[in-house]
Amino acid sequence: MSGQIARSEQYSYFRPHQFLAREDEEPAGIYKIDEGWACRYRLLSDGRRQITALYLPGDYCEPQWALGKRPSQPVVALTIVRATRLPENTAWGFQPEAQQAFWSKLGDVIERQTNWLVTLGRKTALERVSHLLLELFERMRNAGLAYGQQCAMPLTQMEIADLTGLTPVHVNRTLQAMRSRGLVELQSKWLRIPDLPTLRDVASLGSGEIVG
Amino acid sequence: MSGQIARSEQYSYFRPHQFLAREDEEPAGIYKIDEGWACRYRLLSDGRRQITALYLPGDYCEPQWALGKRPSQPVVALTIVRATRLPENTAWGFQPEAQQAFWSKLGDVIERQTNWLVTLGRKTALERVSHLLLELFERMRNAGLAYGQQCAMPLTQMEIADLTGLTPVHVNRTLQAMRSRGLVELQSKWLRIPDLPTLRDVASLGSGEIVG
DNA sequence: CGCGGTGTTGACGCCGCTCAAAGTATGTGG
DNA sequence: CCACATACTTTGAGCGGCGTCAACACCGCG
Repeated sequence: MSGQIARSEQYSYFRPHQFLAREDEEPAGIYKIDEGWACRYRLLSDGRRQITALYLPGDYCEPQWALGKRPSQPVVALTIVRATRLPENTAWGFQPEAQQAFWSKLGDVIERQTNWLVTLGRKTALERVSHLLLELFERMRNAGLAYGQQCAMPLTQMEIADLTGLTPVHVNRTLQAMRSRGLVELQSKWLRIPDLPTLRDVASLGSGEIVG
Repeated sequence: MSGQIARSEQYSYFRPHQFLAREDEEPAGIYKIDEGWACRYRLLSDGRRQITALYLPGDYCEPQWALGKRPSQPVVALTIVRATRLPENTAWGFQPEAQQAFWSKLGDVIERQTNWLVTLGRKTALERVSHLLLELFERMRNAGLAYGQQCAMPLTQMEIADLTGLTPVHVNRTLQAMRSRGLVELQSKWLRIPDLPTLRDVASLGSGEIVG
């Protein structure tokens, strides 16, 4: 369950449920996700789980380790993941444009987290799920992984529940309501959003506040 | 309502409800809070409000502006605030120990936000309010502003509600339950916590996960 | 073919919300 | 120092969105 399944000259591979980082352990390094999805989460003693970050292709996992912090939450692969370990000095090192991009992405992470505070604190189930699917699509699109109005969506309903702070049962009912209203098409791990502006509206998101 | 009420050679002053930053506007600069409390929030179109960050004495407002982002949410004073504007180069400038402290505080902000994602997504009213009061006390203590087991607590119940994602009415009832169980004493803007470990337990917080 | 993980459906219960009103500080001006 | 306004806190009654529990269906995979 620990240690990568393979490591070529440049790539690290992880399979679903395998850890990229464990709580309070020194991380092997900062990864750049090349393929696949991963997440960070916290488990409460009675089994409640909240996913606190999602890593998609192109994301760094995790930029804040460059600030000298250790991971306080585990990071685990949701699908098969291919990742590249960054050289130690990428954050503080010599190439200005790489640094710039790196810190800018850290800013995006902070802003996304802030948006999720609003959603988890104040929004209904319908708004939460809408926010999530919208964010997934826009991040995938910005990573060049959307095809027209659709993109891959490997999450199970239970994982959606742990992201949105709902139960799997209620996620199921909410998705059905969304499908029957034509807000999304979601089947066999593919997501299609017929009308982005309408979905933004349903999610109670302003015009620009998803950071992809 | 805008512009500081006074600015001496070194200090900026703000009164309650006055903005330290407005949405999408270039901030006047990064402040270090010397005295008083401020917060960042988002308002939804139907009036729901979620407070997404709290700034206490010693905090920077806001470190992520150094990453090249503009404020995407307003920052407003909750009490009278005295603050110092940082020189432009504090983050990227020459004194290594100041830089170190600055980036370390940014890491703390990210971690606190992550902890709040768990609380807002998965915890009960009792756990939420406990988490908040515990965090306030520990941050005030780390700032040298706690006296024994007590510290100042200027928040109204409505502000507590907007921090915890509850309604003011339910915050009131939750506080009464906590008082009657002896978990906290809270009156006339002062907070006393008789037993920190017990309160941590009630808040479903592990041993170390509040970043003060 | 069988099995574990996932998705779906129904009945029912509860935590926290809504609405409404009364009580209590805090402060301001006369 | 009092009169009054305004904000905040407290209390009650009723309701509803989402959780809980349980069963069943589906599907990919060994």
